Amino acid sequence: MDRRQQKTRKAIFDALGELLESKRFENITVQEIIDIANIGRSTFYAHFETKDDLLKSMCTDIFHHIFTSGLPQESDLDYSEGSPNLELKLGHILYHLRESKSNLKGILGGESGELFLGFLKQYLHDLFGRYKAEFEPSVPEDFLLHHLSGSFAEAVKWWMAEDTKHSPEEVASFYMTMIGKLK
Amino acid sequence: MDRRQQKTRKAIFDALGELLESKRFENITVQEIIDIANIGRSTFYAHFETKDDLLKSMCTDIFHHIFTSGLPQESDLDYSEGSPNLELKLGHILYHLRESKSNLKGILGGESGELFLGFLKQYLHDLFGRYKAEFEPSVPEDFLLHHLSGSFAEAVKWWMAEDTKHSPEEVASFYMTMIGKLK
DNA sequence: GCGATAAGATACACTTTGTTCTGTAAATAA
DNA sequence: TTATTTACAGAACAAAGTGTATCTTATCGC
Repeated sequence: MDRRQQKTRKAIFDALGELLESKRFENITVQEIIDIANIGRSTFYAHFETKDDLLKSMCTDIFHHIFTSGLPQESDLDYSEGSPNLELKLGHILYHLRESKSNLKGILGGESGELFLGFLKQYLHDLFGRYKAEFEPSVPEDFLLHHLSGSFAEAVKWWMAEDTKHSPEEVASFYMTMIGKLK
Repeated sequence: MDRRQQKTRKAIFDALGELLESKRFENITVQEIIDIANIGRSTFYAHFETKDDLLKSMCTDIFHHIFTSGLPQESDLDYSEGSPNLELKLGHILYHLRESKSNLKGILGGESGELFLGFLKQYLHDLFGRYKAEFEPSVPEDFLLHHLSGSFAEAVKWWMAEDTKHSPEEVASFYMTMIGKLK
């Protein structure tokens, strides 16, 4: 990819990230983004079709990064009853989410938070699917997975709203307690 | 209240409800609302300061209705350990959500669902606050309430997505099972 | 019927979005 | 290096949308 493109794309992401620290996505204008990124209007639209497209691209980047780097490998884990692997894995995810805090807090706070949380839930749905044997089988499997992924996403939202005052380990532990997997 | 005002207010609510079934709130314009409601532009702004103000008023009306009509009275309930009151109450809420005549079912299932679920969570937060003594005290109270209200909202979403195939009682029971209050 | 007030209609200023155009600078390939 | 392609900046532009102001008409409550 052309170095100029890389530079511009990064400048736009950085500008949006900076703006998201102080205001919600809905209230940010393209003009503000290109002023801070120090690029021309036409350049912005050469990179992203719309402002929403930018948000989606940014979310995808962040999310992909979180779920592909630094997590314990699947092959190293076992899914046996009572294993602490799920809690460890959730803790790792929380660590990565916190690293992206400056971007995520602004995104999650507003109406656009659902977009990102939707991505997160999708991945969590798969993740929990591999641990489902550990859980209560007396409810429909789909209900179970929705409950687990939805409530973890809710925990993330709570955590970001309190400005990540608790540690990732604590939050993972709170969550495990709530879903009946108290250590 | 003046009959003209009542008529106009209802026309606006109905128009928004109709539009929300097929598109999300952000993409609905004031022009579309007043066209369907068949009122003038200045009339709209005589009733609501902004488009957001309309949404807020409408949500408040709908959920206030659900949470105040037909539910067992607070005074008749006790909040003692193991009482079935919470499950009963949640079941009643599910009944109202399913049979709401105000297009709520269509809205919750549609693209604007998240928006309304946000309002639902606010009410649930208060509701669960009155039952918090029954729950695990080893996590922060705010985390607990977020988990309970968020995951119930998630259950509602799942239920609407499956087109309310299960009964309200079944869903309430699934939920109670997941939060460790199995009967 | 009468005064108050809600509604209708229209024009308006303002903001934001996304497009289009032209000239310039930078990367790349020969 | 030279030629070619590509990205960028800046500005002007149309279109859409928001909320305001004003004036006239219709309807309500008494």
